Amino acid sequence: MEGQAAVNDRIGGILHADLDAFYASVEQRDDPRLRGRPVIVGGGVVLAGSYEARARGVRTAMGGRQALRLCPDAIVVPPRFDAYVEASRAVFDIFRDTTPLVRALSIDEAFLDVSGLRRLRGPALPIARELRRRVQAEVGLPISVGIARTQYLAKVASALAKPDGLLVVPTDGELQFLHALPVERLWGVGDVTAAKLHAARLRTVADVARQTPGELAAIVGRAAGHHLHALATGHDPRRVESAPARRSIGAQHALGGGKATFAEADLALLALCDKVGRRLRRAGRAASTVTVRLRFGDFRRSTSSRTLPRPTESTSVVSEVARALLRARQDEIERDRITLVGVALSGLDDHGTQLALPLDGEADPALDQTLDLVAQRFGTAAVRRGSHLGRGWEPRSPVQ
DNA sequence: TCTGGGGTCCTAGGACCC
DNA sequence: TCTGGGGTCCTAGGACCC
Repeated sequence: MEGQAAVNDRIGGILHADLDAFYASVEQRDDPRLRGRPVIVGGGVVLAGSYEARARGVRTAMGGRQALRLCPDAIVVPPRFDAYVEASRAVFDIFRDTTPLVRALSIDEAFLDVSGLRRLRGPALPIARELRRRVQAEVGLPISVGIARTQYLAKVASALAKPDGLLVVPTDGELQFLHALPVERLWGVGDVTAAKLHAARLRTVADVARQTPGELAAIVGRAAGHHLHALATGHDPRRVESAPARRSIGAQHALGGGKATFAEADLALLALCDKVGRRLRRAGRAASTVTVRLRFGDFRRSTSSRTLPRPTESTSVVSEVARALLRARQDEIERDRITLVGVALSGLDDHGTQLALPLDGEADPALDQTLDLVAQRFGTAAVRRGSHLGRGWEPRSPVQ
């Protein structure tokens, strides 16, 4: 019989931890009457369904009416985002207590690199078991974990482990595990790409792995072709690093059945600009591109954008630009029914190069000279004033 | 099957510059 | 009169993810 040490040698050090039916599980945790019953979080659209609801065909992003047709006895509860954020925070505290190398993917899932913890905390398998035990005991939520040598394999493993499971992809069984999967399991393959692959008679990951990157590129495009080839052959060199800086900040609002007038859309846009402007300043960032997003009654989507000569953090600048973009399409908006309006800010300045200095700082020629140099090197947007840092100046710390 | 809200990344054409 | 090649930025659209 194989010794435990030999088994551990065949197990990679990347964990993918994913809370099960997160929103619905929080609701079932907090209201015992919901336990064991089909629960739908949402209203017009399903944000999350409990496993009891999923068993009846309820899916995330499904229309509420359709969901109730499939599962008439479902209990529909409105979302409580504050509770989810709080639960997520508690779970991520456990993640970071497990290893410093945590990469958040969303509110309810993360990669954890435990490969360097072998001497300190032991091999990955017992670490993963302890992680699952703690999340259940301390936060009261079920969580599934996949263990593998790479992030992608770990993610597939956790998905197959659900619900409330643990699955290991041994390092000497990776291709066997991977190649049997349908192409839809490849990260980045949705309906459209799956259809293209099917049209080329590629149905399994093994089929994809047999193609050259060039052949795949001819089917799905250059970047996607190389990406799929790498995944299908088990290559995933990314390290687990903390999340990169945010690249855009946005907000949108559905306007209902399409009876909204231009004036109502304009008013909604103004409120959205105020919202994203606050979030932008809270993040300590400035944005150079304003994008207005529209959706029409036939579900056609369209965007208009404008890039400013320099980044801004001003709500009034953002709203002025956004409303001008909206006004430019007033005829179209009044002709076709508009069902959604949104605004996104991108071209966010690189906070790694930003400096902040206090408004009440004393005059300091050397400092001014430094700031001039920084402005020359990185542009004036890199030098911005803020009163919250106290005396002296310092590089901005990265913002999540 | 009539669809929320938050994001990321890629493609492609045109403008513009050298 | 006919004509290059490369690079970057902007804009619009689209696929995908949770």
